[in-house]
Amino acid sequence: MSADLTRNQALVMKTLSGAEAPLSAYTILDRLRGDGLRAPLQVYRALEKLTELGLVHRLESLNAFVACAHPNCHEQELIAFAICEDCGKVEEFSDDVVKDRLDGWTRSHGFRPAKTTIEIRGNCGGCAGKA
Amino acid sequence: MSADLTRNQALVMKTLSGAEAPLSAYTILDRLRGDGLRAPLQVYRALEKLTELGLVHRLESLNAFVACAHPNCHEQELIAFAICEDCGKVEEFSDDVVKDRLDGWTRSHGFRPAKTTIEIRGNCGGCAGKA
DNA sequence: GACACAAATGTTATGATATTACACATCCTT
DNA sequence: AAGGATGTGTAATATCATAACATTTGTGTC
Ligand SMILES: [Zn+2]
Ligand SMILES: [Zn+2]
Ligand SMILES: [Zn+2]
Ligand SMILES: [Zn+2]
Repeated sequence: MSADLTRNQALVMKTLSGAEAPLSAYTILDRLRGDGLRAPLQVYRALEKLTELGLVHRLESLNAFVACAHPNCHEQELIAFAICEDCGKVEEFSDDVVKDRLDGWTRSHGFRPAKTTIEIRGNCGGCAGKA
Repeated sequence: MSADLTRNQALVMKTLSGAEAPLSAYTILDRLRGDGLRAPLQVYRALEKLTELGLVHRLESLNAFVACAHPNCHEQELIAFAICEDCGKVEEFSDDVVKDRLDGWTRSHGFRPAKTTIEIRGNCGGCAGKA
């Protein structure tokens, strides 16, 4: 189960869970120096494992990481992210129609998909109003 | 028009157009040292302009750049990329249904989208067969 | 417990990607 | 010619990520 994380994994997970916005690996490292972490690799290794477990997602367009918003987000399904460039808030959603359309394209083109990234950058409702 | 590129912009554009796979900014720089380019910024500035013009796309999941496959790819439309992790080939396509679904989500959530990234990593038909 | 194996850790160094700051040149409009 | 917008050259620095190696910890088997 996801309960038996190692010390470093748990530290990184706690940091991401408590964050209001995506964090870079180095930001995580800085927040964990007080807990004894010293090298980027300690964070990257934990992130790799947490991502495998589906507890953390990497945002490619940000080079940053975010805790999964769902209780048990299965890796299988296609996840889309809406990322606010002002406040950093990330919303995570999935859409079967989008998944079907992309699956249709890959199937008809003989493309074998491994991982799909959908990231919408912009402004969330709160921040768009303020503009 | 797109014809009056500056020297550096034209050099970068030519390099990307002739490439078989996406190139990183530093790879472009290395290929253009013979033409007098010396600093990363010369490449990044050209890439920024070319991206604005819609002649080049940035692949977020690769931190790399690719020449637009379409004659006149308007920035407006939503573009998806299928990227082969073996041979590097990139196919560019768009899908109105996907666009509508994502637009629907953002509209209903008050999210104002600025830029959307869709990247499918995997293996192209040619490479998937060889596996 | 002793052993063997897999997984995780600690540490140093290095590689790869991207931007800031500043001085100068070029082009275009008035 | 003056002014502004855009592009250029250069050095320095910031940010993101991995390689290599030695060591430790957890886990299952005997
Ligand atoms: Zn999730
Ligand atoms: Zn916001
Ligand atoms: Zn295009
Ligand atoms: Zn291929």
